[in-house]
Amino acid sequence: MAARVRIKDVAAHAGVSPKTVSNVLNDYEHVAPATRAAVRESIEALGYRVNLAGRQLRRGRTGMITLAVPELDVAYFSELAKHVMTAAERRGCTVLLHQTDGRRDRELAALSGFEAQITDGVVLSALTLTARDLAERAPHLPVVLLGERHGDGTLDHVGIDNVAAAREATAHLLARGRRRIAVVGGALRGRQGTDRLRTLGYREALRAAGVPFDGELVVPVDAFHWLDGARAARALAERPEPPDALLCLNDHLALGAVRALYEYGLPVPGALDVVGFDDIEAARFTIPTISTIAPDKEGIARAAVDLLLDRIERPDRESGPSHHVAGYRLIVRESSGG
Amino acid sequence: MAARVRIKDVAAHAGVSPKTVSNVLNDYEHVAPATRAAVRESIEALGYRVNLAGRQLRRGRTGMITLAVPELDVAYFSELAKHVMTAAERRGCTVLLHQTDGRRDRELAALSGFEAQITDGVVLSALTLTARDLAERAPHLPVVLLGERHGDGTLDHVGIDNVAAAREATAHLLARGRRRIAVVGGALRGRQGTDRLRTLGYREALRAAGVPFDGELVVPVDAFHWLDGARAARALAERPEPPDALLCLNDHLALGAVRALYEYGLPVPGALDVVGFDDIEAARFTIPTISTIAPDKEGIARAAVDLLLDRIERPDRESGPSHHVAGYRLIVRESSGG
DNA sequence: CCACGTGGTTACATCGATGTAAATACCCTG
DNA sequence: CAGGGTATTTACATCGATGTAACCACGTGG
Repeated sequence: MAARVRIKDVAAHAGVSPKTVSNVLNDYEHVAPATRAAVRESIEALGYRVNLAGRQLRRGRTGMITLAVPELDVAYFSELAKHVMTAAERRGCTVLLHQTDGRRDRELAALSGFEAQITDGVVLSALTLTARDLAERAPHLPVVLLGERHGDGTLDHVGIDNVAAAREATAHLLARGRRRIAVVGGALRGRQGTDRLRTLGYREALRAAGVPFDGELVVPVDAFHWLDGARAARALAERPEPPDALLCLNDHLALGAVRALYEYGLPVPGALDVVGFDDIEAARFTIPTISTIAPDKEGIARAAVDLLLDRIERPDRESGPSHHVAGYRLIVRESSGG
Repeated sequence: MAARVRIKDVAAHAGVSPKTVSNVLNDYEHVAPATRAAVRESIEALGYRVNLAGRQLRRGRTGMITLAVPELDVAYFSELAKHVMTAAERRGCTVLLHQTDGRRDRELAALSGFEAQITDGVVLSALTLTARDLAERAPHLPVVLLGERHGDGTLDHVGIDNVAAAREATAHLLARGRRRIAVVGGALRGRQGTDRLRTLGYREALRAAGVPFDGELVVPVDAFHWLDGARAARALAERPEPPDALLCLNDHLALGAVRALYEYGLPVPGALDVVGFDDIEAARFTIPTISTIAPDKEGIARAAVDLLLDRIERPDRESGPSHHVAGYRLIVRESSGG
């Protein structure tokens, strides 16, 4: 703060005009080598650093993008954030992280609030927003959706094939002879989210195997943390007719469930099999290790950043929205006999 | 982008001067109620949003602070980040998250790079920087250090009493009759970090109990992830004279170690006791649950934000640096007989 | 020897919001 | 109703960097 050096100070020190300093800063080609050197020297001598507010004001770009996720302490999102930051850095921009807590107002804030203001675009992992919200709130803001395409799919979007992934995970459990498979975190209706699609895949797998669907086995949760998985598993364990396997819609739920079952004397994979989603680091090191659907997080991050930067660079481009489908693998570990 | 609304558009629409609109925006008191209402209406009608670049340029403040941590996918940091964001929001500012990967260049970047530029101050959890780096690189930048006070302690700092915490954890293991306690992630010399201090506390506890110190039991690690804990535990398990307890300098290490020991047929807490640090959510739900030192993360976050904002608001205040010592508790869980 | 082109440099306006200070409108007191 | 405030509004300059366009000094081709 104290005595900040401005471009004009550098200009004075080097005996040139401010604009010439600017030209040097921006690698404008027609600057005499001697001048360039002198300016560089003055910059060094005075410890000059560009003021980004000034630059942004003039240029209209910040070089920052927002990544808005529900919760950073859900490992999937912090791991994903890491990849997004890496991808962004490679493309020369910086990531501003915004946490929505899955709340509608905070998701809207990601689109029109502070972050959106100082940012050139948003990668949004939305839980509550509808297509209409998105269209209304930020008609001109470049946005890429993560997870699920919302509504009419008019926005760019990156995700895995959740239906297929859930189908595959369920088929795996069925192949192991499980018949009463609960879906922890599942949803039959309501928000148009990933949970709905995964539940759909689950039902498809049941149908394909000729196993009747039991709505009682779709267990909603408040959040996707260890605690919620433990709660859900407890409730299931106390039923007169407990399930023989759990399809948990993320690994935290799976891990919490495994612990709760353990407390009920129901070992995994002995008494029940458990499969999760996300392949967070924990899943590889717990007792037991957790079978899971492993999405290609790096691919997702890279695709999201690329798509967003494309939109930012060519906002006029009226080409329709892109939908990038990233890969995933089912990894069978101890929790389902691996 | 397309046809952005500026303050002067609102002014024209409302039939007042731009400055009056500005006054309404900033809740200047001497604005006639009718005028205020009219301006508000125009703002609404046109969908106006302030341009932060312009505002910042004029005001010299951004209302953003940087939080720089080594890794977001270390749960302690993502949980802490969550609290910092909450604390910052309560004080009306926004957090820009910067990941250093524990690399020196990226820690320096947090002080003088892009983020520091557009940010009013930095909360830094540094691994490699020295006091000199900090003084040289950012003499005028408000900074609060997390974790360990570096060097001469000339900067504001927030942390727990790591020596006491490690002493207490070690004493707990000793009280359970353990005598060969390894320190996973420990360090005898080198970086002036938290690891050094915790190792120091460990030694103090040994000395107090009259147990001889064995340098072989201080096991450094590459990083503080599950994988590194597992590796370290494996190496220890294969020694001719394995330890009978592990003091792991974070919970990830503890969890990874527990898993590796399990694979060696060394159950925790049967064969060895294990204690970690940080009390991440996982520690409460794994099998076994993990004893740990639980720092008051919320208190740390709040103190850091408060201290930083104080510095930002009163940069002239030449009062010496503040050192806030946050609380912690030893939570005994299954991994050490709880 | 002139017109013209090109490299190098600069004056000026501008991005959008706001602090300063001055202008205008309004109200009360005596 | 004049004088002296107070409330409200506004003109203008400014924050720092950069796009535009003009300028100067050469050198070259004709």
